[in-house]
Amino acid sequence: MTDNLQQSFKALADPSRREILMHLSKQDMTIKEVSEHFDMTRAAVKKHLTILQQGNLINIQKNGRERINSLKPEGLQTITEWMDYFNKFWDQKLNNLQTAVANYTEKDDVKNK
Amino acid sequence: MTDNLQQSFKALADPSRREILMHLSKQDMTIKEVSEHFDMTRAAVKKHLTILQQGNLINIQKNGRERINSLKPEGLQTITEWMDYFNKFWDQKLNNLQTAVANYTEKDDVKNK
DNA sequence: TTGACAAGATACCAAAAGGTATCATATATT
DNA sequence: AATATATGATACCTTTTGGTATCTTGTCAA
Repeated sequence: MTDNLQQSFKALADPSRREILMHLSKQDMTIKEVSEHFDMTRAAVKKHLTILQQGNLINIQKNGRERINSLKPEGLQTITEWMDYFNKFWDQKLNNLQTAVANYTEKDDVKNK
Repeated sequence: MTDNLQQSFKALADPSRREILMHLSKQDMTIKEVSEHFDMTRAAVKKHLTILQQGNLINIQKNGRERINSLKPEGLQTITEWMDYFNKFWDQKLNNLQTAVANYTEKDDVKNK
């Protein structure tokens, strides 16, 4: 199977799935309840929920004949960590730019001396 | 056209594209140079680069007959902001948990009094 | 126990995605 | 000017994806 990072990114790549996460951030919901917010069949919603689960973004807990879907932080954490690499990169690039500007200013000062 | 957030998420959903970003984080590269790191045709790589560009994740700058591809922070920033919503949610949930634990401990203290 | 109701499981379909092959165009290089 | 190089643009193919329809299973309630 593909790795966790890939499954998490894949899960977030669909707008319906991100919308499901938004709903679940307000309250835990059964599959049926999630379905009522969408213009698609319960089967389709359930597929999305399964993909979100595989992406470690939600937890599906059995409760009688219902399945309670709730947000789960692991998947988002995985992605956050991946992005930290690039954020660090950009911070550095920004620092380099600031250094360059500072150097330019210094030269400018010398010129004007 | 679909919105920026969607294009950024879509762009990051493919492992080859994330790998391209990793390469570009080390140095800017032409399309040909990027292609040399992969076992696929230049045409396929170029398609990936176009999708990354649409996701606001890279910049493609013309230089003679070459195209210099470089990282661009906008797309990542868009995604980071989207995730902040959920991170905030999780922080709160964690706080609630900590509060619950604290309360439990207090009751426990009372019991033992 | 006998319907309702929530969910699981498949089979199937159209569209999108990832890839190749191929030809055209623009720019260097000699 | 002629050739080589870097890229653009398409047509085409296969697999994946998002969706429906349909049937089955598990559970609640009368």
